[in-house]
Amino acid sequence: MDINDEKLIKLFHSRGFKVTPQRLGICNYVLKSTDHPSAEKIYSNIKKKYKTISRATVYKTIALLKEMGLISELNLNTTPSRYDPNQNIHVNIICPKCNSISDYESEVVEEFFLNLKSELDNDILGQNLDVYKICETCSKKK
Amino acid sequence: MDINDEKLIKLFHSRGFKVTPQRLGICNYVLKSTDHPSAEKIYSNIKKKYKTISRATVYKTIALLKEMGLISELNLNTTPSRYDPNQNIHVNIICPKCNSISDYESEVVEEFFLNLKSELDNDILGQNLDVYKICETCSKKK
DNA sequence: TTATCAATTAATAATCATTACTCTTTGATA
DNA sequence: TATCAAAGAGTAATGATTATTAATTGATAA
Repeated sequence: MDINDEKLIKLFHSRGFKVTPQRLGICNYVLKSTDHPSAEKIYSNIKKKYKTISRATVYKTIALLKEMGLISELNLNTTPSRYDPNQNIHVNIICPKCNSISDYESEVVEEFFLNLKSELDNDILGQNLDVYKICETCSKKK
Repeated sequence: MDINDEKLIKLFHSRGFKVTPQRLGICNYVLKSTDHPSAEKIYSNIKKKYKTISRATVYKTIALLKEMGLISELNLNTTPSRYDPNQNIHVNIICPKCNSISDYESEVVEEFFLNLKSELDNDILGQNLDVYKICETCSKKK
């Protein structure tokens, strides 16, 4: 999602949420991320700018972003949770060695979802598609 | 998976694992389950037969079953974890209201996986496909 | 511009699934 | 039947997340 402060402020106001510097900082960071960060990653990053920020604030802002439909919490059975601002239909390719995650979009994925959706009476509320595969970096390492 | 004590005993022996009544009990229960039980569900069930069984034993046996490739831990961001003995390619249809899970297999799912696999150089190590949809029971309740 | 007040933050405690640990028991082998 | 590593029971520890509480701060309206 292409995002900036102005858009975020409008979104918050339209939902009746207050605009705070911490929120803007966390949201900007998460929405621009491509590495599927954990709460801890988000926390340690935002801490650079807001020295006294608390983990609770990070978790609450994550919940806010989920509620607004701007990010998804990935369905991994690993802890901690990881978050993704990509709301297109895609497959998460997860490397079991280094836990890196990359999004994969293709015709095949798109079509599958449409076909499945029609098989399931078109009332799917959400989806999560994961595939495990050693990433390039790890397969080179050997 | 069609399972019985005889098969399980062979499996354990072939892997060098000891055969214990607790193990047989837990494995039988999980492998025959269709409701994607949690560790706690497994524990409370097996407790009926083995009064002094410990959760640690349940968790260790679950790990054993995963290691043997007989069950999968579902990728849900909800806690506790849920387990599935169905090792066919399938979609987990999850009801966000009651957290029930049902397996869905079809041509569409099968073909998608084969196509995706070939797109990803055929070296997929595992997969997890989830879809959220209100179950029949919950949609009736209203 | 300032007063008001509910929403938000920071800090900390609590929760709870899971894992680690320790000691006791037991299955498998010779 | 003795031996011993593996497994079990019980309990403590871990760690991510959530709840709580008191202080702070946006947003609104006088």
